[in-house]
Amino acid sequence: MVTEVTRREEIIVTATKLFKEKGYSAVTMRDLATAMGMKAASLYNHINSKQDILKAIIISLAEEFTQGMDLIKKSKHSTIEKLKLIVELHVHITTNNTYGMASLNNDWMHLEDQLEYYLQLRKKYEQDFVDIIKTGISSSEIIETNAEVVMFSILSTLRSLYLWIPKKEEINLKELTQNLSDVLIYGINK
Amino acid sequence: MVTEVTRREEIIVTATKLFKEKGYSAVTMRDLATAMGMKAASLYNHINSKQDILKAIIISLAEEFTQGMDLIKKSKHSTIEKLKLIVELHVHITTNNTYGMASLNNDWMHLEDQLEYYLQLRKKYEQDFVDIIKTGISSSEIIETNAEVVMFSILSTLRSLYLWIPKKEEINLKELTQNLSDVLIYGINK
DNA sequence: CACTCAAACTAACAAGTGTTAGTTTGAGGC
DNA sequence: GCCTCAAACTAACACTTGTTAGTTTGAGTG
Repeated sequence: MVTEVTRREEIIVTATKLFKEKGYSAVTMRDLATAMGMKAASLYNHINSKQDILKAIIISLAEEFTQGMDLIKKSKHSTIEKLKLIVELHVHITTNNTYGMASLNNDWMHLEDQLEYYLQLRKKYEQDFVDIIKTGISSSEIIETNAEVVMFSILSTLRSLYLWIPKKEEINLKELTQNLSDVLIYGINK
Repeated sequence: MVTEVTRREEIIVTATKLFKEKGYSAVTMRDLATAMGMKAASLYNHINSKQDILKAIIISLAEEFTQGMDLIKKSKHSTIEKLKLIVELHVHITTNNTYGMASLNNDWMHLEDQLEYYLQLRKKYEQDFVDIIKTGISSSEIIETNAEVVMFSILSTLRSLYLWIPKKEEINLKELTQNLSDVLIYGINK
């Protein structure tokens, strides 16, 4: 038993790619089946519903971000260092889930059962993020600006990483993280 | 003849809101009709197809951005000033089209006929943007970093504006533009 | 009053939707 | 050689999809 990849996981991986290209609603179970080389009905030997696939993609990612943020929040680093760790967190997760990040960003509203839970995780993440920035402002590490504007500005960039990391395979990930941290924290003005 | 609002325009406005909430594919013509207080078939007295609605939303916005970029590109301002004008352009268009920007960002792949044209406009916009940054690096106005990383970083934030401008009605738009320009250009480090 | 016309309606269509039930296939263990 | 079982299949379901055709309504105009 080396790399135990279940059929279910293969289906989810394939679905994730299709969801990125066309969005959850536009992908039919027959599209997914064709991509898997089987008939739509056969998918149900492995998954419970289309919804379940979306849930599997989104919730695990959301929880990964939550876990990462919890570690950073509790750490003893400076604000600037914490922000760099957040950049690192996003680069890391996004690199390993470029397709899934599309669903996390764009298809969460179709979660139904788990929608509330997802929204709760996201709200908490943004709150933790803004708290870190506010602490940095209080301690004079960060300039006096609207903390929410700063948070949304940085987070928007990090949330869009999935769109252009695939195009930048040549770039070193350490270098990308460094580059991004510099631009987001120190600006671009000479 | 004061404010001539055609029925077609009302339908497009309503559709734009629904598309933001659920995405183009998940909104049915019956959803749209219900929101308009009529039956689905009646919509076709005013619009040609579902596709046409999407086209009307996206293409006009994309062309507005193209026009704005053309003006900025041809202007004689410094690089930093040009970047500030780009921020202003995005804040301005997004403020007047918070719903439509969602489709521009997330539903463009369903354009079909006009897809190629849209992609061409977007490619040109990003190219112009990156050229401005490269010019700024050459003239030592901007630090020596990867121009594309800078472009995508700034553009990601500007493209996400539609998500949080609606939440920030209290904030002054001039102030927001100023705030954003500062954060994006000068960073947040004290 | 008759006429026009925008804008709604009802009814229906062919195709596509997610999903279920029951069946077949074929490799591996006893 | 039989049994098991994961994993595919066929067939069908109830419903939804975008869209068309033809009809009705009702306000405004001559």
